[in-house]
Amino acid sequence: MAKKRKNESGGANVIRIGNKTISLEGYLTKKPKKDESKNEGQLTLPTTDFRPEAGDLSSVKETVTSVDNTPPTSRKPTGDPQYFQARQALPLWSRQDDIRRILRQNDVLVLVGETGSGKSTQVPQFIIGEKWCQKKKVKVGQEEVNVGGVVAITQPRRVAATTLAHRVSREAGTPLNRLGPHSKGLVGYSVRFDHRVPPGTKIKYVTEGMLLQELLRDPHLRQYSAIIVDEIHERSVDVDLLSGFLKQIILSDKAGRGGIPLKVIIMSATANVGSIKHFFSGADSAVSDGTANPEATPMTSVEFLQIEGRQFPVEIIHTPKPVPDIQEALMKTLFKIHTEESLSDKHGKKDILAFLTGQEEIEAAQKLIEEYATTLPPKVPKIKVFPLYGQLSMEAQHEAFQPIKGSSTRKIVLATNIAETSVTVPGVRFVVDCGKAKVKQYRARLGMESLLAKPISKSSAIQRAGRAGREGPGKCFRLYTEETYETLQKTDLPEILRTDILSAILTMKARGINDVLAFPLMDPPEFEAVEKALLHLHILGAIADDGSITEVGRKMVMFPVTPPYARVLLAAADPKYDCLLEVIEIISCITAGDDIFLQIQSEETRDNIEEFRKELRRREGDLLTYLTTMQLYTAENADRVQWCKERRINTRNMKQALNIRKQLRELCVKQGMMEQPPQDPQPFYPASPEQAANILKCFLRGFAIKTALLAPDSSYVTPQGKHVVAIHPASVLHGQKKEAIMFLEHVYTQKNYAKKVSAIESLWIVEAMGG
DNA sequence: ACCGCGATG
Repeated sequence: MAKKRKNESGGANVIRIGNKTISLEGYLTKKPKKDESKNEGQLTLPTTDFRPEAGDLSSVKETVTSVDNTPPTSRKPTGDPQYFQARQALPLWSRQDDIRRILRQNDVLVLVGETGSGKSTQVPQFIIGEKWCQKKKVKVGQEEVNVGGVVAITQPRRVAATTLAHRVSREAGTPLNRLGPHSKGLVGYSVRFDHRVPPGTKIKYVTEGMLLQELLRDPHLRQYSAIIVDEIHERSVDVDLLSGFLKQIILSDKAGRGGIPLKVIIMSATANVGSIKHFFSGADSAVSDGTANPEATPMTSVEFLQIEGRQFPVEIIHTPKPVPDIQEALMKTLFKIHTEESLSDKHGKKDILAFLTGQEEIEAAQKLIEEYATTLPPKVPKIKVFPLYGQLSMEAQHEAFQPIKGSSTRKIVLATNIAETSVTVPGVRFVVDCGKAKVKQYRARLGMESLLAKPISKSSAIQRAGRAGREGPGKCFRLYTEETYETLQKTDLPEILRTDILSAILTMKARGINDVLAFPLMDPPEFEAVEKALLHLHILGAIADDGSITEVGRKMVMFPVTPPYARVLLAAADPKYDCLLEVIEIISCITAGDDIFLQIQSEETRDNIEEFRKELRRREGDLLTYLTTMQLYTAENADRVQWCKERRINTRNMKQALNIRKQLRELCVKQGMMEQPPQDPQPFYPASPEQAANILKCFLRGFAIKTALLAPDSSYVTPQGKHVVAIHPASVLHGQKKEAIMFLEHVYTQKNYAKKVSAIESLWIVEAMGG
């Protein structure tokens, strides 16, 4: 049994697990000073870490009895001494022996640790010295190859991969930013547009997409001894695919790795990992990659470890009865908090964060609050409201994070989901949760997506509540009843069940998965979604009649864009159309992020901005307008930032578009699809009507199924499903009548909207379908 | 007359 006790001789604090004694000195003496005052909700000693009740620690109990040969000296940190204290104070530090032992005995470890436990920075450093983690020379067939030696850690976002790599490289004593061009380093990273992998790298931070890309070249991931999958709870499509490929490698006979196993560490911030554990155990599903022997379906033992995080307690208050009017309930709750709760305490300011569904709701609420606030008696503290949603400019978003000037004013932040995971608003001690969020869902049958407000999941509700307990004890007011809470889904639907899986299926096909229905996935999409994707890939020419990937399909996966865009690029390289440079401009601009044209906020600037935007507009529609914008932007040599400002164009996305353009151009040159393009800036020549037609015909090769014809009643109707679509108000073609239209996006919100719309001729559709 | 949020190769 695991026991904890304090050393009474007055010296170092120790805990005793079985016959082993672990010093807790690091925790007690190296704790940051500011933590000493925080007694509520934070234990000076993370006692819960050592209690079997804290989680399923059956594996740890085993440790207790097994012999651990780790010499005590190995628990001293390696690397730069200036980081020793901070590293030893991390909740994870005392568990490193457990982690090492589990990985010696098992191929898979599921590690749950909340943000701040140190898992993303420490786990790789704990294991790179292990014997199984060293590079080995082995025979694969006739060939002598190296297997292992490197640990990869995947991240959903680029910024996380690069910042973690910088942090860990400093801890390891080989800082990335101080390495010369040829000097060695222990730590590296590889993300799109940015690679820093010094010779000698043993720890490599990568984005999930990057590792999937490596899988194309090296299906056995031979350079790696271990893959650490971080933030798996976010359940991106890429992490789901990656998990499938990793499972296949784990359960295979490892012949492609010379018999050397690949260790997998799955890391999650939420404890809800039952299905993930089950998935990797391989208990229920045989792997059908055509090589595994079905009679000897291997089983893998999956160990589990939980590290407690740090969080202040949050009191949850539900409404006693269902609220008929969210707006009214929100107002009542906000002013109840404001008038009854103190403005600050010893932990700091006590501000309010309210989760609403969208921009419209936020703007309406802001107006109401500001009106009502003027009626408050003078002795009541002032209120300042900050909206926070993604479409806001960076400066406006930034305002919501700044502490308010003057101590007699309370901040109320009205946010969308952006505040749930992407950003942290400091100073928040009260959360108001409306219980809903807008969710995007792809409907395979209709070939379109919807964006509607839906009830959130329990996991999401807990996450929202947690935002009140970051800096001190907090309260969360839910504008729904406890009964309603109980009816919520446990978790959100993973992205793979909410999105078009066209890319995912082609990704599988290109990596040797012919029977995509048998590919192991934690949450397999419905058959209809798979069927739809296969059919679509067939229309695009990416797969043959028998479902095998074609030459066209293999070319398509080379491009970092979805299959329809890749098909457009291939068409544009055809001498018949010869408009690859122009098509690259448009695709770069579209795939760089949100619409580059920002919304015009105030009426008084509207006319002015419209005047500037007029020269960008093309009567052919949005795609040619994007082309003109990119061409004029790159021709602009004086002040691009000012140029964007005058037109209210998103500068960040324009810069990203230039990155993508560079990458696509390089790929096309490498593929022999075009000559080296001339350098910027190039003089601007507007595309002729003939060129415009060619460009649109190329797009039709990728988007022939996204067209609509003008009906006698002036509505647009899709030829296949006979669905009525309306041109979105943000399109330059909004309100116009054209014989036929092509649209790249198709979203149901208030109506069935076509976005990124172009005017075409109906004959072109037949042409594009025909071949 | 519209507008959840992120991201990736």
